[in-house]
Amino acid sequence: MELDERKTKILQAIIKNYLETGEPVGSRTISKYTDLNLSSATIRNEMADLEELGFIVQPHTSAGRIPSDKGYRFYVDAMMLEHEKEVEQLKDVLLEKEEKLDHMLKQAAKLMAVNTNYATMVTAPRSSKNVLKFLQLSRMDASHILAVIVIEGNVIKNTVIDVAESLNDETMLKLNILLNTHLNGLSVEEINLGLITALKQQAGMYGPIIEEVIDAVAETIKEDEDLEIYTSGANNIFKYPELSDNQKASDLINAFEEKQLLTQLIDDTDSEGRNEIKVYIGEESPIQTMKDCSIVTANYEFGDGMRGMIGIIGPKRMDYDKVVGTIKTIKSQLDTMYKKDDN
Amino acid sequence: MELDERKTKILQAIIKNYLETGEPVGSRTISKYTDLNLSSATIRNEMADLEELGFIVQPHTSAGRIPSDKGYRFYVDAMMLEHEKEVEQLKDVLLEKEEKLDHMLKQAAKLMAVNTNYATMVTAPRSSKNVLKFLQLSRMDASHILAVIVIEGNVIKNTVIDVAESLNDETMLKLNILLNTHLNGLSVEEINLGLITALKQQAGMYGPIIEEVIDAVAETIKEDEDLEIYTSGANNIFKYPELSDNQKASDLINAFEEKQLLTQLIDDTDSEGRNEIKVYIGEESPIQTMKDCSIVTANYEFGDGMRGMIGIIGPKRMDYDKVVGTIKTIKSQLDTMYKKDDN
DNA sequence: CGTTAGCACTCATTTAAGTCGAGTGCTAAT
DNA sequence: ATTAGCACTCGACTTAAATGAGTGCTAACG
Repeated sequence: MELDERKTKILQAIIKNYLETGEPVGSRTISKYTDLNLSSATIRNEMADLEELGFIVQPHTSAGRIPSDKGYRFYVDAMMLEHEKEVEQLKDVLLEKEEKLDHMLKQAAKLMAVNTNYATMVTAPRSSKNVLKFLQLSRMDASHILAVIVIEGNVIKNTVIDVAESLNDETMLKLNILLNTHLNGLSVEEINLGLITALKQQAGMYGPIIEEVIDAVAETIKEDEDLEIYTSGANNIFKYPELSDNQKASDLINAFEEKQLLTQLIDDTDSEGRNEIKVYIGEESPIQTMKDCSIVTANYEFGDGMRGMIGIIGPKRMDYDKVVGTIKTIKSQLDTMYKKDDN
Repeated sequence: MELDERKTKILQAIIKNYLETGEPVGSRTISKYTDLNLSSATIRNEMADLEELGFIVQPHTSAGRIPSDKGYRFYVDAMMLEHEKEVEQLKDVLLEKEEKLDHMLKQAAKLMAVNTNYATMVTAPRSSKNVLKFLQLSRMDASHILAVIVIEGNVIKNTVIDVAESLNDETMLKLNILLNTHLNGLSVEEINLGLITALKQQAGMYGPIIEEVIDAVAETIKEDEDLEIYTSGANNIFKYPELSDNQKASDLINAFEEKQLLTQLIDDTDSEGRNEIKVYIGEESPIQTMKDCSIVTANYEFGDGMRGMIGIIGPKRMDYDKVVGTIKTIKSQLDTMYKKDDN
């Protein structure tokens, strides 16, 4: 048996209706919903076929049908093809203020949440390279040195280093020059033991400080690994009864609070379909506790190797159309942000 | 009518039992629960009195009694008096790693959440003074200057400033000296227009840069105002049926995600009872959506004018004893952290 | 006079039975 | 191939009765 055109139309009508109502949909409804002018009996026959094909299921005998994961998948795939509109007015809101990165991402998450009524997440961009761009030591007071570390993509980190004895200005200058000359442009992997030893030798009696600085650099960059994730709209899940029974809601909220779990959504998109939007439906989700949800994600590029992720999490009956649209908009927005941010 | 000793005992037994079970408690239960050896009938008489006094209420006729807000209040007040144990092993966990401030606070929140099974919050310490401690401009590349701003309490902020033309080393040095000489030790309020004008004059052709820097400083410090709040254990509310119906849970989760609302819990403690632990029960809460909860908060001092808040939010029938204990421990931990962090 | 046993009464909760209706599958007619 | 008709299913809702925890009151007791 094949999915002919009529079956397709009926299937789409069923899914569409279910997305709106959240209720199982019966043959009678479809009989009127479509412009096919078919009686409910005919629809019933077709529905039986569609069920046999695995696109829809009955939650129980003598109830209407609801889409199976396969059904959703079919619907999403079809939709993705013809999806090409865009450029909504969201852009302006996002650009309104060229704020600091974290504020911007927070806002992006919120924007998506408000716009779609689902839970959303945005990860800070992370460089796969972690190239050191700039390093600056300053004497804060007698026993503290402030190290400012800038890595590619203008991610800035600070560390305070304790020193036993105060260093004079000249020494500070020397150390700064020494470090910047040798380390700038190197990735963290390239800063190996040999290089460190050489530097320490050049620094003479200040070798220990060099070591401390480099340790701090390494740790700071590494710290960036457990990356920031901004979420918003977690409480939207309460708008969907199928997600808000106690156990499920608790699990979901937990995932959104811990954020640790959400990292599983990252990086899958890396190798294969470049820059594609991914849709996980139900059991397809890499996160077990979200098997009653659908998840739509996309990566964004933040210039030169920096990449982050945005995602929307909602019930399986989410408005895929809108969600994909929103994701695309935000994604392209973030994609172009880097140049903007850099001028 | 007065609260004699027997009534007090009965009241405490009622509350204690209700805290454990979450169910209205009847006379029969109390009759056995206490060592008073009284029949249920006697208890009933006493309960009628207690109800008349406003310490307990009946959710409906012919159900057991539950504590009123006033009842909780009585219980908490009594408990606070005799509460003096402390020094749990929590300390070690918290000290285990002298991590960066935000990690530490996050951990503190989590620790409390795990320990108590309630929702918790920790705000980053905020200085009431905002004194500029140290300022450093560095040339990052031709068109960008990195400004590092350290304010009292070792809060470090970065800003990137765009400049039209590149500045040479000498100029940078001059600017740094100029700025540090005149601004260090001043609060943001003290950096007024007169001072700025004077500085600009001294900077000559680089006046505009001075202005940008000071703007950045002002904005950065101000940005600190919408302070960080770390939360944990929000999903614990699902463990308490009285909080997890859809509407309430949604409201609570929302408060914890938005965090904006939580700021209302801050600063009340400021003027009056110094360093006291505050307990808001039910309607006493400054946050409307939390009127079914109890909230326990405390301020902690982070050295020299920096102060933050920790709080635990749970159902009215929370284990006040444990919560106050936990809060005290964490508070004293954070109080002493500053010295630790500074050595 | 405080305490207690006894008892009638209340009322949320649970259980069972019954009704309703949306929806199905099948068959026969068009 | 399509449709009308009909018996059947089964969850959802309604109603009624049973249950039982708990109360308030009264009368008896030490």
